[in-house]
Parts: sequence; structure tokens; C-alpha cells
Amino acid sequence: MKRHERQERERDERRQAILDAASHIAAEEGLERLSIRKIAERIEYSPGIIYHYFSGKEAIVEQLLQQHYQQFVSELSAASAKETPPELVFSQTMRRFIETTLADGSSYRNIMLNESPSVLSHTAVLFRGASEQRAAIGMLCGILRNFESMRAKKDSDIELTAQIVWSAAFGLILRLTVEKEIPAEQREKLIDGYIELMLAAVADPNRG
Amino acid sequence: MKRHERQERERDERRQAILDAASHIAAEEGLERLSIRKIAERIEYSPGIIYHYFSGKEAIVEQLLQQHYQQFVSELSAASAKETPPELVFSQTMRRFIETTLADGSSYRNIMLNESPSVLSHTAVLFRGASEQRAAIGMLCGILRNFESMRAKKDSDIELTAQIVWSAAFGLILRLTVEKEIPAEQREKLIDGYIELMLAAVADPNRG
DNA sequence: ACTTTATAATAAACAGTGTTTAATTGATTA
DNA sequence: TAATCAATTAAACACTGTTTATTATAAAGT
Repeated sequence: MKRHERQERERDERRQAILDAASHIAAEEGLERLSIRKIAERIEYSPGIIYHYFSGKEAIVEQLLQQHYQQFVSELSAASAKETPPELVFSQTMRRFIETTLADGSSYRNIMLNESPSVLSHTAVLFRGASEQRAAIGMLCGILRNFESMRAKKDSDIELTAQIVWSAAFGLILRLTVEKEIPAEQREKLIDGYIELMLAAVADPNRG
Repeated sequence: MKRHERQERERDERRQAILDAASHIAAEEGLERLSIRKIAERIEYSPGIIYHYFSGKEAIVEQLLQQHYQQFVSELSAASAKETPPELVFSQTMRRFIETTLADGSSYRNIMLNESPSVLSHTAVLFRGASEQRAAIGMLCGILRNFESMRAKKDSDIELTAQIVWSAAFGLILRLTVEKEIPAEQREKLIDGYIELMLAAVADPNRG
């Protein structure tokens, strides 16, 4: 009866081999140039076989980006000491989030640097991932709760704030990803400005 | 010598006919299902001819969305009376911006409702358009300048704030576009929350 | 050991895609 | 009327994702 286990294990290995091949191609040529036939060529199989392991190309891309994003979010999770003022924790976390996402974009730099219409598919799935696993927003809620201005607020309102702050960060990331002409200096200012603005809004006790 | 003028005019008409055909197909089937061959079929010409009027499919899509976006932004431009408090002008303008963009998305509803990786190509160009024509951000600067908290600020800092507010709005729009599960009630809350949060940040005199 | 059964894998085809090229039609100019 | 130039086309090229019928191969049942 161990046969089945081994078979399943081998099946998973081949599945992963397909994902690995896809990942390499995406990193080298860009996600939008990924094709079933290229994956097949890389794993030295015929294109058809891929449909025995995945329902289609979309499923592969989905899984690829989900893996990628999960790893990335896990790296984000900050060890925020209780003594540190919430303003600092907030600033540092958001900055790291933005910068890591942007840096991540440059690892897939062919996707980000090129002008093809499907440029943003990556960001799209990242965004979607943010809702699937609430970990990130949950973490942000935890940070927000330490602000005095949030003491009186309901949990649902804090989460609402977290979602808005999160969405806004994505908007900024999107801008910095799409707009190639913005000089580094201005980019820094926009990130700093974003954090400052959000901090002012979040830490303001006269709000609501 | 008038021949040339007429020829040019006719050329422009055919160009526009291609764009119109493309626009209709995009509205009916979705932007991601637009194809050169479908355009050709609709204008009752062979596919090849399109390359005499446009460099390629990308150029068509680009122009299509640019036209679309320009019309949309021109509708936005608010007649903000001088007497109205800046808080109200800000809220109303941003709300209208967000809601119009979301409604605009539902006119291309096949694009927005489907999960294909190129879902965001539309948003991408909208976003890019926002920089090309600074009109929108310029308008927002005008609104911000009426806040007391902005009196002491440099023009460049006001524009920075405007850009951040603008980017953040796009982040929210992106979220509301991509995430289909969010109920209408929650959507409203997010929009309200965004405006509230931004207002708090922008109107806060203790900032900076 | 032999046959059945299930699965892995393939080649080939289908229906598309964007784009290019060489040939042809048709109107304008000389 | 002949030459010219642009408009237009059919056909091909090199791809794309996906499906199907077919073959090889390894496992299970007898």
C-alpha cells in the first residue's frame, strides 16, 4: 500500500518541477512571456503533459505568484517590541512593506519594466493574495491598536482603517511600478510622504 | 492640392473607424478578448490593413483607453465654488472620482468581472494617463491649497500630497475592482473611510 | 507468470493570436 | 495614355493555450 504514497510523492515532485520551470522562465523572460511550451521544453516533456498536473496555464501562474507572495509576506512580519512607540513600528513596517514589494518587482524586472498591457497581472495577484490570507492586515491591525487614537475604536473600525492604509500603500506601489520616469529622489519623497500622511491620519485623536 | 487634405481626412476617418470598432468589441466582449482579426471583420477589411493605420494592437489599445480616460477626467472637473469649505470640496471630488472610476469599470464589465491575468490592463493605463495629463493632480492641488493646514507649505509639497492622495485612491479603486466578494455595504464603508482618513491627514495642521 | 487496468506521456491537430510579405487592385498624377 | 503611389489583400510565419486519440509503461489482480 506504500506504492500509492510514493506515486503521490512523485506526482507532487513533477508538479513542483513544472512550477520551478515556470518560475525560472518568469524570472528570466518575464511573466507575460511564460508559455506552456516553454515550460514543457525546460522540463524536457511534451506540452500536453502539463495538463495532467494543472488545469491550465492560469492555475500555474496563480500558484506561482501565491507561493512567491506567501514567502514575501512571511519575511515582512515584524518582531515589533512592545516598548517601541507605535508610530515607529508603523513607519518601519510600512516602509519595509513598500520597499520589499518594489524590490520584489525588480526581481521580476522584465515584467515591471516593460510596457505590455499585462504588466500588472503580478500586482493584481499580489493584491488578491492580501485578502486571501488576512495575516498581513491582521498584523497591521495589531500595530494600529497600540495607537492612543485607536483605544476607543471598535475592532471592525480598526480593520477598516488597516484595509484603507493597506490599499493606499498598494496604490503608491502601483504608481512607482508603472511610472518609470519618476527619479529615485522623488520616489523616496513619495514613500516618506505616504508614511507621514498615513501616520498623521492614524495617530490623529480628533478623527471620526 | 486639396486632394492631399481630403486623403488625409479620409485616412483619419478610417483610423477612427478602427478605433470605434475596437471600442465596441471591447465593450461587448471585454478588452482582453479584443483581437486584430475581430476588428478587421467588423470594419469589413482584411486584418493586414490595420497595420497601415496603427503600428500594432498595443497602439490601438493605448489610444482607445486614452480617449476613454480623457473624457472621463473631463467629466470629473468640479465646479468648486469659492465659498464652499475645502473639506466639502475635497470629499465630494474624491468621492465622485472614486465612484465614477468604479462605474466606468462596470461599463467595461467583462474586463472587470473576469479573473484573467490581464484584468488590470485597463487600470494600468488609467493610472499612466493620470501622469501624462497633470490636469487631475493639478485640480487636486487647487483644492488642497484652500486648506488652512496647507497655507505654510511649499507648492512642491502640496503636489506631493496630492500625488499621494491620488495614488491612495487608485489603491482603493484597485481593491474594489479586483476583490469581487466585498459586499456593497463594506464598499461604501471603505470609500467613506478613505475620504475620512485622507481628510484627517490633509486637514491636520500639526503635520510635517 | 500472464493478463488486465490504470496512468504517464506523446504526437498531432484545433482554433486562435499578432505580425509580415509579396502581390494586386485602383485611383491620382505626369 | 502611361507611370506612380497608396490602399488592400491573401497567404504565410511563428507563435499561443488546449484537446484528443494513441502508444508505452508500470502497477495490480488473478
